Amino acid sequence: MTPDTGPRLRIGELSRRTGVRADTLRAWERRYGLLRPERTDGGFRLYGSADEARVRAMTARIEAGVSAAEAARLTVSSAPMADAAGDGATEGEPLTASAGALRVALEAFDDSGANAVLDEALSRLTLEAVAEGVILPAMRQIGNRWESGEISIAQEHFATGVIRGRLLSVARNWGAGTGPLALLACPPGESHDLGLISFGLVLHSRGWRITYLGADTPIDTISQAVGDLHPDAIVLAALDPAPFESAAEELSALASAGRVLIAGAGASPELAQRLGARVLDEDPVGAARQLNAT
Amino acid sequence: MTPDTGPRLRIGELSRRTGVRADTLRAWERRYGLLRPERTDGGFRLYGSADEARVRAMTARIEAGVSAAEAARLTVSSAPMADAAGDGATEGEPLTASAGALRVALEAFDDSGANAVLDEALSRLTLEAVAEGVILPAMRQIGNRWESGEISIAQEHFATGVIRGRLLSVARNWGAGTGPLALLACPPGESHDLGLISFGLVLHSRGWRITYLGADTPIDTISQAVGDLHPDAIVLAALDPAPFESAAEELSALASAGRVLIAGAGASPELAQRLGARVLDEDPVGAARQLNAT
DNA sequence: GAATGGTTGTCAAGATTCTGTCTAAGGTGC
DNA sequence: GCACCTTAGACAGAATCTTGACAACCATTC
Repeated sequence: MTPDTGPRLRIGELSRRTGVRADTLRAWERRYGLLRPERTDGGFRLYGSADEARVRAMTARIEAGVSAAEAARLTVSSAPMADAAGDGATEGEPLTASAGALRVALEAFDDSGANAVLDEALSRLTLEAVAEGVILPAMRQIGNRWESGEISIAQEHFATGVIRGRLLSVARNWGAGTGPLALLACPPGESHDLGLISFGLVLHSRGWRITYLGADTPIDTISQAVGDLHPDAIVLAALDPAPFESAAEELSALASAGRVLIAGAGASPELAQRLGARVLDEDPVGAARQLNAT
Repeated sequence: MTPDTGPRLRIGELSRRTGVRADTLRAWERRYGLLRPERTDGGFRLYGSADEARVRAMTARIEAGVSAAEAARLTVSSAPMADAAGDGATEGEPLTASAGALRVALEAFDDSGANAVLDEALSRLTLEAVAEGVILPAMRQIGNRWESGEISIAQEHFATGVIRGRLLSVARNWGAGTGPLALLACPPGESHDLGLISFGLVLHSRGWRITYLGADTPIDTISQAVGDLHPDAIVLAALDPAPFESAAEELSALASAGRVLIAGAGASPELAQRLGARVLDEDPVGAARQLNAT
């Protein structure tokens, strides 16, 4: 735990940065103990970056419809303060509320708020649960709201980027270890890779090593990697059947060189059969359990 | 320990150079111990270039909303005083060696090894130096070796993914703060975004807030985000002129709605002029310095 | 439907702190 | 001699402090 070497802000500046009035910040402190700032010798409050994150998490939750008291309770319990040990694992926010808060933060282009919500969720739950119950639902909502025109594609793009960065940072060194090796990629034309990354994370937590090639990967790129690495499983994911269909021939060839599994909403049993591949569950977490069970 | 051979300034001259009143400089010294100038026999203060830098750091922090006392605390603790002036950059392993090691690890699909190289480099140097001296050279080498057929595209794909994940994890919360806001994206057809992310990181370390939309972003997506966020700068990067050319019309429109800057090897002054945009340095680190200087 | 009570953002008043600037009386440097 | 600098202290405006209150709002109860 770093002792927070960054600048400590006075209440006005924190207010300016977070958009929450100073009065309200003091009220949150007084009523809920949301913050416990240091003080100058004269008594002025001094906030650190962790405090800023907490305020953002708080506002994200309130935006998502949680009451202030409840939002504060969740925010405080997720990151106990210096000496105020939380009363332990209280029930915790229903995951849907976290998902809502995450969605709201992402739609507001607020990467810091989104990360604060994720920090809170990850402090309470396993990565697997957070992926299944918070991240993927939030991204599904965002996808739906984009389709229905409620939000812009810019918001969807931004959200995807923030979540991808966060997942990949959790994925650090997922290629290391001794377990079986899975090669992951999205076929050409498919750019939605968050589900696949989630899948990889869950699989890694089950002991697998992961090599991730990324979204929109040409099949011959995958073939080259298969030749280099001889993975135990080759997992391709797409939200639509089209990327699989248009690479059908190459995929069949690939399936004779290794164990190919197709996943995502674009995969279907009969498509898999035609390609000589297997199909995995549509849900990333379920798919990982499924693959690991074989 | 260089004893600072530069010219010594009296307080009026330092005041003129930095724009800070002499009274204020004395107050900062008296109250916060910000400066500890030498004295003439008669008692006049004599400042060196390190003092000037410290004053500038102080004003920059105050500009960013930090209180004077806090700004002074940060400035004093971050830079040793005149009598303990370490020259900082201990030479260490030549950066090219680190870049080579990184390249080798990435080509071997060894994400864990690559991260170890980066960990080591980051423990010695600033992020800026690592980006400029290790990451970008390694990726440039990998690109060249792919073009010459020495390595497969799968290796290049993998390397890009690992580095992107690493950079984005460093980029956490780069949208928070109070500085000017930069909106970053690669235009449609451009998928190489590592340089742009590096640029964003350096710019963020200079106090900017970053909103990153990602690679291969449609121009109207960018326009929407501009409408939502009103960024102080819109930076688009591509390795090739083609993505700019094929979106020329939309880009011109965008340039009338905000301050558009184009960057990367695909940008050129005459292209920028045609689009009503400005051009930035090809090197991401240089480009960030350049934008920040305006 | 009216009354009640809890929640929550905002405001008020008077005191205190923070910080840039100023004053006064004198000394230094060229 | 003149411009510049020194110290010590004072000052004023901006920012913040604490305590308490208030109004809008929502849910419950009678």
